[in-house]
Amino acid sequence: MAATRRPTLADVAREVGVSAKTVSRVLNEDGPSSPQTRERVLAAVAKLGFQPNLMARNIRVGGPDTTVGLVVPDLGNPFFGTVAGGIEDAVRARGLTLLMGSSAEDPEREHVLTRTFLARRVSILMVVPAFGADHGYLKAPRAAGLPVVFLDRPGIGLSADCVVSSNRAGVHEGVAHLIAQGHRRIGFIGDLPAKLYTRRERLAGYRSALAEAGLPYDRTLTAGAHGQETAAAATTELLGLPDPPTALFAGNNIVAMGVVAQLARAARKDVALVTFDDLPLAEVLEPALTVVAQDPAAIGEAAARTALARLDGDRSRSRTVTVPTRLVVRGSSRPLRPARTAVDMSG
Amino acid sequence: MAATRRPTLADVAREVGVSAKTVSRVLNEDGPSSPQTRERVLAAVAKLGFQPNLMARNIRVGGPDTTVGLVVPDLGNPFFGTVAGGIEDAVRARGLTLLMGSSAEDPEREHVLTRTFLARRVSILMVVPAFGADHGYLKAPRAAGLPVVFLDRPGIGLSADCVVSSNRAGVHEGVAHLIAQGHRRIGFIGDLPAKLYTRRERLAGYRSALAEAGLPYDRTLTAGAHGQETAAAATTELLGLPDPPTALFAGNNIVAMGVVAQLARAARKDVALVTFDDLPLAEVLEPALTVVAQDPAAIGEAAARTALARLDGDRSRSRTVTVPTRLVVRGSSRPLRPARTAVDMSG
DNA sequence: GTGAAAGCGCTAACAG
DNA sequence: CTGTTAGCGCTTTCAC
Repeated sequence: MAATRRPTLADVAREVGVSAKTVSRVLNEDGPSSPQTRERVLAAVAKLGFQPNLMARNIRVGGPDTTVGLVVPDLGNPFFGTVAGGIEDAVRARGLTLLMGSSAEDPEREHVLTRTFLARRVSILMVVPAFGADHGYLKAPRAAGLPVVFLDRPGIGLSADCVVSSNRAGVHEGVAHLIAQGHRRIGFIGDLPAKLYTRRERLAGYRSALAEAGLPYDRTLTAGAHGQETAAAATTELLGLPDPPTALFAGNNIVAMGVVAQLARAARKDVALVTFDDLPLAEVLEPALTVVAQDPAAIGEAAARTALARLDGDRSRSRTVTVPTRLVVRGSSRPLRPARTAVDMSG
Repeated sequence: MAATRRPTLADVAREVGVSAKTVSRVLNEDGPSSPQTRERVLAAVAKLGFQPNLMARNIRVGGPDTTVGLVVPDLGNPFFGTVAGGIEDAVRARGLTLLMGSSAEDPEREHVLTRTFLARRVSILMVVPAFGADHGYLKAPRAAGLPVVFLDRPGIGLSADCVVSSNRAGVHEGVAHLIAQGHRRIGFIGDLPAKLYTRRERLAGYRSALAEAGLPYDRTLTAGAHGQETAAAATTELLGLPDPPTALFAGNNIVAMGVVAQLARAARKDVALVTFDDLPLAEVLEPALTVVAQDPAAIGEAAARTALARLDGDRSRSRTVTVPTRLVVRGSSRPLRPARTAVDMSG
């Protein structure tokens, strides 16, 4: 089949025998139009299979495109998918379409992707910053009125709205729970690189919980991992220590899977475990997993609300919205067996 | 801060004191340009923070936008996220950007979303059809040269390229494996609605495996579920039958989670289980889950390859690519305890 | 009610 | 090497 040219407004107009503007009027329910022309225009549109070219429309109208651009670091991670779902639900009512792309946690790709979103004149830009990315180049678009929201982690080199989980408080609660269960040596396996925002925040929560209980912070009990395999390796390493931890805290959902897998392979059910971010089958594992659950849909929704307020003219200072986490105690945060109640201060 | 107008090509040209076309040439590395003007143009671009308007460019060039539109039914399902990742990796080399949106398994929303993709003149359109959607309206765009690929399920009312898993053969293999383990009464919990393509195909694989082994097809052993909760309920129902199944086959990853959860809650480790589509923690469950694994990244990649070939002028007939599944035997497909080897023909 | 002309931001086609 | 003119498909403005 030969590639038949897509019909344009002019084609429709010619078919009906009216001007292009009349067709435009009918389609956009702009100005008035007689029922008959209306009828005939609609018929011609259907007959030719005409579809208005949104790009041409937007270019003339001058306004932004009716889209929300979202950049995430990993499409396969359901956390980000659920965040995206929350955004989409919230912006759909305003006639905005969510467009999502992946940076693969690479600053270069993130930059390319955000630039194509900017070039497409999205109405709102949302970014889960890749580690090491700088967002100074967003200053001008933001000054030009583009709402920019960072998700999960704050952006660098640009003050903009930001929506994050209560990382610090959440981890604090989870670790405090382990301490209440009698654990004194608690390992922490966080994201890599170590300077990643979420890693730093969550580690801070870990440290504050230890401090609150008067427990020493032992660096050898902390490790970093990127991906399941390295998380499993870190688990093995920590448990192989001379004075090994009796409990572990996993700093994100991917790390959690690696730790859970390794603990299962090594048949170490004696090791207590709490993870940050819920897992689909957490309650089915044996033991069921105690987690500090995030609320990804709420994060997406909060981001959308913030951005829409900006679109509506909110010019107040940039704000950071913190979405609370929730400690879900299941079986894996088992008490320390020989229930010592005295705190060992030797460090 | 007042909303400063986004600078245009003309602004840059004025700043430098050259014509718009010259700026355009420098930016697109079209025709030649003297090093000095080049330098000065680039400086002005940086100074003004100019970002070319892609919409205006595309409209002039007439060609399609350099984007791939993808519609999936559920952003939170990692299966689709991984498919999307496969697509993105494959099209990025061609300078195409993946834009993904969700239909929420609703034909109406799918229609709206595909239409906005069409209006945006995407280069390629990929759709995981929502149940009940009709895709006849894609005939004209396809005739106009737009590559259209259906993923996971074929589209309705339109013959186009399609990439699916080997649903039938995969389930056949999984069920045959259960039969080889001595099971004679095997329950099947598939997608809902019952007429969904994947449900039908997978059920057919189930039936063919039974037939091959000379086992009767007992409708009461089949059920449908949509979401984890209903899958759990279906599990309970099947196991409560007078002559209950000794093994279950779960028809997709979401159903699988519901079944696994229910089996765990009911402490029914005696029931053998095989699921369609792998789960993140499958090997960590107790028993570890035997699955018929799909290859979502390969599905995405195959779809991208097909579409790119079309873009390159491939005008051959629509084809359906079947991506093979792989039976991964882990612990959950346990043999039937009192190992009967005779086939019960009573039905 | 409808149409003609101009122009959105950019590039193709032709000069020079 | 660079500028001019025209025009992509649509909407705005202003006329009738």
